[in-house]
Amino acid sequence: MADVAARAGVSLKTVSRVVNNAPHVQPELVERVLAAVAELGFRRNPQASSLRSGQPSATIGLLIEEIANPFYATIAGVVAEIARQNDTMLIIASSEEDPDREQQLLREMCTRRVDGLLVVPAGDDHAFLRAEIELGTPMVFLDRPAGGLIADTVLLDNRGGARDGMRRLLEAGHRRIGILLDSLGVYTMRERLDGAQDALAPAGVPYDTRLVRDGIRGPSAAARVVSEMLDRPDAPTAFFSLNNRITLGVIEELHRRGSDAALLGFDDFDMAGLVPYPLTVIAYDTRELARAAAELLFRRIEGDRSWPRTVVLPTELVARGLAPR
Amino acid sequence: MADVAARAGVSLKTVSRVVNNAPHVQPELVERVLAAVAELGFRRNPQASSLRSGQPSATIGLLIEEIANPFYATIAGVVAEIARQNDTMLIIASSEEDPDREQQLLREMCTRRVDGLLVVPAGDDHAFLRAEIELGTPMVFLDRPAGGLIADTVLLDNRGGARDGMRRLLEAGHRRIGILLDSLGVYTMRERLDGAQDALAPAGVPYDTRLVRDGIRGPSAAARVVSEMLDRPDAPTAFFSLNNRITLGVIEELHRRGSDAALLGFDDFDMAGLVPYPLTVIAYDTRELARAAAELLFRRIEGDRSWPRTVVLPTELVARGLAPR
DNA sequence: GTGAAAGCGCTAACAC
DNA sequence: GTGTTAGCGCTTTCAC
Repeated sequence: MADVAARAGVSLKTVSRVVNNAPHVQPELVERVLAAVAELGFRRNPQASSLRSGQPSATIGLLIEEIANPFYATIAGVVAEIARQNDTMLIIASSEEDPDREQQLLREMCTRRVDGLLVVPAGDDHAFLRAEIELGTPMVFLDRPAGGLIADTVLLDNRGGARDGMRRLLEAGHRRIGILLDSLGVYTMRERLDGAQDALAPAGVPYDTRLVRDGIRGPSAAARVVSEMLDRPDAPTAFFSLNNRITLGVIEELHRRGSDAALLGFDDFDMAGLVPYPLTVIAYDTRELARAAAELLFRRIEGDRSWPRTVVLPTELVARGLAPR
Repeated sequence: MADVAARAGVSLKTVSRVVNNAPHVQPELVERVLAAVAELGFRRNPQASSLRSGQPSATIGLLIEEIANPFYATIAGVVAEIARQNDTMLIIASSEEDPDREQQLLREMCTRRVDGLLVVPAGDDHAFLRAEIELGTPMVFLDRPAGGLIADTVLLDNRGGARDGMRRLLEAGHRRIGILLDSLGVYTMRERLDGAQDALAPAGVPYDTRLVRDGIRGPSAAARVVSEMLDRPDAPTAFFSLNNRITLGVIEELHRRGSDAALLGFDDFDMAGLVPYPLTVIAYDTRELARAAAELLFRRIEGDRSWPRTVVLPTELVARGLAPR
């Protein structure tokens, strides 16, 4: 910058003004400075600038479980777009469901002085972020609540959705309903299981633990569990799958053996049109989840200091068809 | 930092040394400094640090078309992982296929002094990056070549793959093969179309422009085109779809009308198992594409100044079944 | 082994 | 309108 000033025959400050489009500079000087900038290939260093002026970094951080997963990719896409609308850069990192890694990545983002943080929690203790929040870094948690922290949160109505789904299966006359879920260590799975149970008592159906199978990690595991359950003498007449990877495996197994058991799934399908038969699901608006969280974060960054709020977004039962008992 | 020094009764420099884990500091002083750091909630400011020391920012930028698209989400996931292995943060932005936006985002990333750039080109002129490259910012282009720039590039063998696919259809006895593609403005589409044509002449089949339909934006448009082509008197006996969104539409339409026309698609399917019949595709390793590009970028960042190279990754014909003529 | 002083690139504050 | 000075938070250099 000093070189530019010398070449243009002006002071440092004038160069600074021109480079920052500040008003009240003689057009002639502006031209001279711009010419010098071009000749010398000068580029302003925003790091030094924000160091002195104390301006925010115009960067936010997004921590998700796994970028390649379509659910998180959708979230990342929406957040990226809203960040761009706010002239903000976006740093994305994956925790891979590892609490230690989550903590390390969040600390690193804070160290880099991001203006705000969007977090899908992996661990269940986020107390280490309290100091950061008090220091003034806004944070919004989405899809799952933070552990040990009162903070802005945007969630889906997992429990209500699962209750609705179970109710539908009961209305169709089913009494023996297999409930398939991933690890109970995951918040959303616990909520969905609770919701499914909520619907049983009002219908006068006892809760039978033999019909609940957790720890199902993927489609093939789901297919095996379904196969096994259907081979039992008191086989379920319907299945409630608590996420779409499990649903996929159930479809394949039911289709493979030509079973007429009913199936209802949590999470919608992109390719629902290709499924061998109409599938009723509990759907929700992933984009709206991300939008609500990102908008809330930017309101905080703009200075909104009101009490932390928790937003719960509705789910919707999309009835495409369901085998009766 | 000055406060910490005062509280610990040492100099600024000693605090600096402790904070940076520099050797040759008395354990006693280390403890005093650490205590002061904890009490005052001090956090080192890496911006100021790198300003003085001129160290790299430990950040790379990734520019893709659209984060939510599974192809780019897969790339982003691999790049994020390799960035993490190199203790580097990742900034992701979407060009949405808009050259102006691409230029704006790349400029912004350069301004922020990223250590390197991974770019899926949207526009066809990247000469504006030449100054940046000469200034020492490494860049690797992937999936499509940069325009007007000699630079590191990692591509897929689109042309060879399409040639293989077309050859397979010809071997199955088809002579009237409908070729369906998205906009010819996209590099990969042009390459794939060229490859498809490459296979015709050796088989003695003339190139019939009425069998080629471009500008197909999505599944429903593809379904309409297929419907229309099948209604003609000289209907194709086979279709070659040049991307998977088009393939999806073709499947739906063929399935809807119970047509026995053959179909071969470029791009593999996640849910190939759910498609109503076995589908032969030209597949490739998206993760390997991203891995090769990211590894090359980090080698450049580490100082590799050898001549720019272009890597072309092979495609593979995955034969799952194909209707004969 | 530790400290004092200079300076990274830029901008706030104020003088002219 | 423009220039001068000081200083953002840290690290470098070099003296002790």
